[in-house]
Amino acid sequence: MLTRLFTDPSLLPDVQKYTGWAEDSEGDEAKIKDEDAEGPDDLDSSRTHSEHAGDDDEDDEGEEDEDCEDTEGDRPKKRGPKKRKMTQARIERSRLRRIKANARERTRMHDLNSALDNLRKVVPCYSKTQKLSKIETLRLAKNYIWALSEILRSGKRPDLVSYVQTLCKGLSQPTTNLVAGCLQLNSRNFLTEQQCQDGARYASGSFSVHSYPYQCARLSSPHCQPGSNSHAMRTHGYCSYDSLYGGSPEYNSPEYEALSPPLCVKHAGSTSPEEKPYHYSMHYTGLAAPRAPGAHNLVFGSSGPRGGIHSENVLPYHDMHLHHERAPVYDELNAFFHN
DNA sequence: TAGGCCATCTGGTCCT
DNA sequence: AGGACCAGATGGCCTA
Repeated sequence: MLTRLFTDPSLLPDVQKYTGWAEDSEGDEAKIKDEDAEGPDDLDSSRTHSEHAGDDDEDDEGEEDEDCEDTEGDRPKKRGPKKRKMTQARIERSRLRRIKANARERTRMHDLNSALDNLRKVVPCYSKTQKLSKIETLRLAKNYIWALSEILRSGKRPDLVSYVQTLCKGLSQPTTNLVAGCLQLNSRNFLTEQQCQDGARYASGSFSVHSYPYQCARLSSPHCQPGSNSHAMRTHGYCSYDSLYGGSPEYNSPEYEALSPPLCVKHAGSTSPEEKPYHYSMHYTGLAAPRAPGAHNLVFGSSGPRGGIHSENVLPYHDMHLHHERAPVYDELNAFFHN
């Protein structure tokens, strides 16, 4: 039966996925298996990698591929390159290639994930226990680049709420809350920023930017229902945001995606009060730099003229912190909000 | 239980 | 031939 599986490739895929045959541990194969065993999915890997290996015969290694061409029987000869018969030796080599390719693919994905982890550490929000998903990390990174580029382009102190809104653009509610928590924004500050007259209605609420029309459309959160707090907030002062970023675009709309961050890097040495010497581009060269001591408590607007964060309102994201690998960036951004 | 997220396997394509 | 890259498929885990 096993020999039939060897000679019938059409049966292999199912066999590969649903059998748990024991595998002999000889030569390179054993070496590759050892590599596979390092991963967290050892069982799964060993299961899928151990197909059709039970009765391998090393004698087949010496068998030439073309030796069996005459054994096709009475079928008419076909033109074109001969399809080489899958001898057991070739099957074995192919399988080893596949195993090696799988290992490479795993390594590649691990590298990719490592890069994503590094990216997570650079974006404005990080949680040890609540890691941003891949897609959210990329979205936040994009928003972050956009926000910084906008700051560099305008050379002006950015509006705090606009900054946060830009960061949270298109993010899910949990990620939005995470980012808001990392920035230690609360509803009181948010409302202060918006000069909302009926702020008492939101005094106890957690930060939410779901009042944005485009996010309401995406998420249909209860906060976004007509008459809800967010609806009221939506009616209070999002004009500056809209004018700055071109209305209230659907995040995934072609118009929004077509926008590119304004690449306008200001150079050090400007003497204009509006054009402070920025060094953002340099700060990104040291992603692995040691953390700056004391940077944990860096807070946007915590003591600024806009009311600041009240200690009792600090969100309980104990496991989160702003990242210090690029603390200088935060220092300068922080300076924006404290000038 | 459905949906989101993820890791892994797999076959195809392109390049060296 | 072999490696890198990609996208689809699949199954596991977790959460609302």
